[in-house]
Amino acid sequence: MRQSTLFGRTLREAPTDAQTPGHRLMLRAAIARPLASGLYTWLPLGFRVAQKIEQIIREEMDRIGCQEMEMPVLTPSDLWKATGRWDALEPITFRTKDHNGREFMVSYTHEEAVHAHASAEILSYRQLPAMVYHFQSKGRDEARPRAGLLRVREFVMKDAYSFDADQAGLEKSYKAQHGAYERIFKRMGLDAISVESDTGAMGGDIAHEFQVLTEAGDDRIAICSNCDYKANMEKATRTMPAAGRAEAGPPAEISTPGVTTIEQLQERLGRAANAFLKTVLIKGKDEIVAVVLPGDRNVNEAKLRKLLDVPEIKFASEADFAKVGGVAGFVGPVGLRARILVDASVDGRAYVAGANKKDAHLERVILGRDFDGERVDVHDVSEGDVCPRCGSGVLTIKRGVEVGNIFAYGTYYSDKMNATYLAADGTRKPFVGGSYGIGISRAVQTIIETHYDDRGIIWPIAVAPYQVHVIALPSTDEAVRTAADALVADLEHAGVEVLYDDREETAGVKFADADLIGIPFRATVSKRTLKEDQVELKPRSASEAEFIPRKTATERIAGAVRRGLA
RNA sequence: CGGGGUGUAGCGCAGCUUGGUAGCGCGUUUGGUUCGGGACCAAAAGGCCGCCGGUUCGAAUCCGGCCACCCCGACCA
Repeated sequence: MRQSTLFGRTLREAPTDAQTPGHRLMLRAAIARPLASGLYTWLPLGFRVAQKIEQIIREEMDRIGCQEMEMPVLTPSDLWKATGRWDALEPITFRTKDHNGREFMVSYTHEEAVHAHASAEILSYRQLPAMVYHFQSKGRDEARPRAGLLRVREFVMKDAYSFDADQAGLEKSYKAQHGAYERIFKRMGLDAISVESDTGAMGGDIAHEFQVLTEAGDDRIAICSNCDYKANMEKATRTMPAAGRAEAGPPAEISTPGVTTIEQLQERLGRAANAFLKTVLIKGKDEIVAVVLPGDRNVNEAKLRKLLDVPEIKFASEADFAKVGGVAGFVGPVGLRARILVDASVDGRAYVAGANKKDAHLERVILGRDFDGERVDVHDVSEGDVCPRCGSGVLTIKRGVEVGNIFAYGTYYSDKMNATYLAADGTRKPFVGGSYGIGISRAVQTIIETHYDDRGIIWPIAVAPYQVHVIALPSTDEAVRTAADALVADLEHAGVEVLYDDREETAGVKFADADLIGIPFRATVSKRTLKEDQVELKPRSASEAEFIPRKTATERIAGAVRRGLA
């Protein structure tokens, strides 16, 4: 490819609204361009990267017997109505109607469609297990697209679906996908860790996310310093410290005029945050729920949402406060007329809690004696908490990008859609399923977020837009041009992918662009190297170049590329 | 959807407080000199100052409304 004809130019400066390193480099190196908020166009360089990533995924899916197919972007509303997701997904999906008024969704995902196909194609247990996948655009009307390609509103996902006869079969398929994912991310140069995750809107029981740790990510991952425990904050738990029982007199009211926050209480009473109880009033399904937790802990909304089975956490209103006998700023669990959830972090000590009375708190409030409730785990873990698995390591919390996730949802969809097969015993049974997704554009930018230096991108060779960047210096020199043209032709003949900088630019501009675009090998042909009958070869990741004889240059470079890919 | 911010030439920005008819750097075009780390000289093109309305003799600037984009929060690949 001649760079003089390449569609898409590099940018010397990135727009200021590009915040993360990967977002800035993605724009500067002409990988993709925004068309509207959360909608991006691949430029030729980026499109090549995306295609290489797809090919890696394709090979690994095929390897585990997953078959490629393709379902449409637009899917009819009745499929979604069968599972209840037509309404559930309303706020975050794009919809349209045809000329007859029939409704369609720009698919958010394809569980419904693939189950419809499975029940039509798979009649007998003899046809199970089955796994299929496709690369298809997804539409998600995210409230907040973010950081370039990391969170967009339309993107191509590889989504795979497994169908098994029973739970044991599902576990086998799930394991095969998990293994494929490990190989896929490794091959594209991503150090992705598998973490336990919440099952969220997809339903089901077992789920893993593949997370790449980087500051650009917006997920938070708790990681044990000792064992292999890794979990999304939405799900992470901890080992509670041993709790002593408090021996104390009955609760006593203390006057705390205008003191409504934990910080103010700490200041006023000179005690640590965990000496207080925080009571948060939440709107449940048909009730008011009080969540009680120590002053130093925050409510984990994902855990609470799941527990209450509500789509979002809404705080109680003034009227709700009155109904349960709470006073804003002075709410406490003692005497409250609400469903009370006591977080596992609350132990047997004597706490200071709100008195449900203006300007007053209660001292010496003890769980089990003065109040009680359902014991639940709805708090965020913190740095330094003890690992729930090994009980000895401590948790650290890191930011991550979710590049893939896998769900074993079982019969969640097949039950609702009546998607069944005929079992060996002659009865109809629902498919036991799982789904497995990877976002292509997010993977591209995550690779950039984790492979760059102060000059630009450093592509892993397996996903690089081209393998070798040939630079002619200057390209106006007849001899240089002839030699560079010949090198490019030879390399391409040897199967090497070459970007050829034949532009009439200065050396500085060409080298700066080469570093920015980040192709793994740079081969320079110049008047100077020609004088010695050499070619300069420099890996993008190296600081020093080497000079190789022109005669063997093609062989040497092609060899280096092959070794890099191996 | 809540909070914050920004819209001026292709990109990055100044001008706005205190109204007087738009400027800088980079890029682009032409000619010339250069040619191994974002060259130099000269000339030139390029703007509905986000949109609509108001105030005013006069609005990029003041006022109102709308739109777009970005950041933080809640959700996902």
